[in-house]
Amino acid sequence: MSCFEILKSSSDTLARRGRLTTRRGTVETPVFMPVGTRATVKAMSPAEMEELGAEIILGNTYHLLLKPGLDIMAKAGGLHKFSNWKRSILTDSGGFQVFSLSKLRKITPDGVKFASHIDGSRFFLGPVESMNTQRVLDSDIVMAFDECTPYPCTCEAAAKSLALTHRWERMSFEQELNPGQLRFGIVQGAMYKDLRIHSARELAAIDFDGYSIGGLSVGEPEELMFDMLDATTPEMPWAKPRYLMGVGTPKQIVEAVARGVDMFDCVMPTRLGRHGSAFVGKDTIPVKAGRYAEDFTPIDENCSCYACRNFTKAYIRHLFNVGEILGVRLVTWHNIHYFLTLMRRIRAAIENDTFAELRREFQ
RNA sequence: GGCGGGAUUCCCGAGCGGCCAAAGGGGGAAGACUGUAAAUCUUCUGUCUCCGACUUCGAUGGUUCGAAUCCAUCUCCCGCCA
Repeated sequence: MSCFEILKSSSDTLARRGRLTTRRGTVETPVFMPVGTRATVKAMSPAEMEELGAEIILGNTYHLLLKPGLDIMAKAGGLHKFSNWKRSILTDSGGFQVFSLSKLRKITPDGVKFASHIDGSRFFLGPVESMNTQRVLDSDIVMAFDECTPYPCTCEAAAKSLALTHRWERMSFEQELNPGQLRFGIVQGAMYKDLRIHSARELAAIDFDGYSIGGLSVGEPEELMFDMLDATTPEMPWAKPRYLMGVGTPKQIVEAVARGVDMFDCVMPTRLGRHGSAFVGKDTIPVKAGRYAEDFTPIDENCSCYACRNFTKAYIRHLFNVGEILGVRLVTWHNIHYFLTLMRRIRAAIENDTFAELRREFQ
């Protein structure tokens, strides 16, 4: 039984309106998945995330493995019970941490030896460990363990890394999971179209439930990222969900949807929210800036989120100015609302076949 | 009325003869952030014709090659005593 259904395709782009079904319910796509690395979407409660309409959030294998650790996660009965999140969860494999914490690693054919960024203690994470951890976390979508190449990256290094990633993905596929857990493979290949195409085809031959595109938005020019997507998505199975990992800005999301991507995640709304920047239109505004000290209008007049319905920029700016936690919460709230609303608009536009129009708005 | 202490660049506050346009905070400005080591980080914050010059450290005058730093007077503050 397929977990993914395409409800409608755009007539003039590769955009698809779909529905992903996990053990915990359905996820309307294209979807944005807020990031909850350490078993919480920073600054937000599960009830608030539900109210915002989030159908699926992320968790992170690496971080949860370090704290609270596998024993506690097992005793807790998995990530859902532990954090009281009842809808779907996708867990990242820890592969990205191999990349982002690269100073502390040693790569072997079976995984990566890390020094914990918290206390320096050593541990090992590879496809076997990552799959086992995600089985214990009992997430609904499990990501294969991969290596994310940096930018720039030589062709030789990228090809070598890709071979290792493919080995790890095959190993990831072979590990046992809990019944109903979905498993996604990850296309890599740095900024080389031929490697990307090769990777997409290689993985398509493995019966993953979905496929993601990793290793993008790592510092490359935006156009290069779009070029990579142009080359990659046509090689990915049409009938299965496609997930662009770690992306991105509203424009990048719209452009990726146009190229046939169904799922996204990014720390942008939550991190920028904590840092005092709010999404408005196709830009962000620095709500915490002094220029708003006497601006008694909402972040966005046209926004229906809790923050915009009830508070002014002057007030939120004041909260940031004095370090009150509510400021962080309100802008995070607004930003998540912004991203989820953007996705609702994208879905509606594909349904009405007016996606091209919406796309123009973000050019 | 007497005796002490003090006045520093937007604010607080270091400095106590040259290395001072003057530490450090705050405030302000600009920017970064993309599968989260991030409620974080970076830069700037006297003026200008800006690799150099000019004007600043309560006011005025003085000592000195040279003063925010020493002396005198004055003006305001803050303690204590009558």
